[in-house]
Amino acid sequence: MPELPEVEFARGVLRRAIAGRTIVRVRVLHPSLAARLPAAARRRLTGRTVRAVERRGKYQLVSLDDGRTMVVHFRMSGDWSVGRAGERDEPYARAVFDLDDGSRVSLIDPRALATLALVDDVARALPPLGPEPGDRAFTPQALAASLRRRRGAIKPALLDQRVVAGLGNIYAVEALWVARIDPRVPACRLGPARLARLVVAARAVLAAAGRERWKVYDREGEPCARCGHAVRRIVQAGRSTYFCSHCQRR
DNA sequence: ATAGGCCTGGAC
DNA sequence: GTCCAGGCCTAT
Repeated sequence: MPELPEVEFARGVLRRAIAGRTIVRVRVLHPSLAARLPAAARRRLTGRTVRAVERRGKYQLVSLDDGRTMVVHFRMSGDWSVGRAGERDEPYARAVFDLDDGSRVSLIDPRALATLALVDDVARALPPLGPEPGDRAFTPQALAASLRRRRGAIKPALLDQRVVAGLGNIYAVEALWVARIDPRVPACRLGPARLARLVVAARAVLAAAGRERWKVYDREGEPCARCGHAVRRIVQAGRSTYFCSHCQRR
């Protein structure tokens, strides 16, 4: 589930469940999370009241009344589940936060790749992130500046969170299809017109998330919805790329 | 720039 | 069994 629209939705779920609440108990149910959120951190979380739940890129930021922040990243398969304290733990529950109103929030994560960390300084804890796709700062000019020296293909560049914060594999693939750009084009070779199309396309595919099925993602061999040419799958930087080699131009 | 690792489950 | 998975980090 987790690309930007899904993370934003999850942030809302978490905010409604936890903002203003006090954490009365923390349990970690998977060893890989226990390493990231050791006993001392779990102790410090207990008794804290949640001030706000924000988001930067795909990071969810849970700010606490002691000034610290719990930083959450879903990676491949994380999600929140809201329930009542004392109920049986859901399948794949990896961390459980009991709250002072008798509710609880669980991190559900089949692949157990999600991360939780308690940090003093959020700005220092997060890696460098580019503009949010919905930001005014995400302009063709800004894209041009960050891609100017990148001779590698545009598609892997779009997955670099320093270029734009929140695009993942599916939406990078979809945005390039909408913008009619070949994913193999060197990033630095895109001119203003195509960068402008890419900005618009990235916003559009994120805005349409959930309402429409993917146009090319996971459609290898199917006809392109625009021109009927067969959709191709290639691997770039270890990730699947789907595209139409007829109407997505080099 | 690319491969491998982290984890587990699902599709074949 | 094998391969694949919406992310990201580290090492080469």
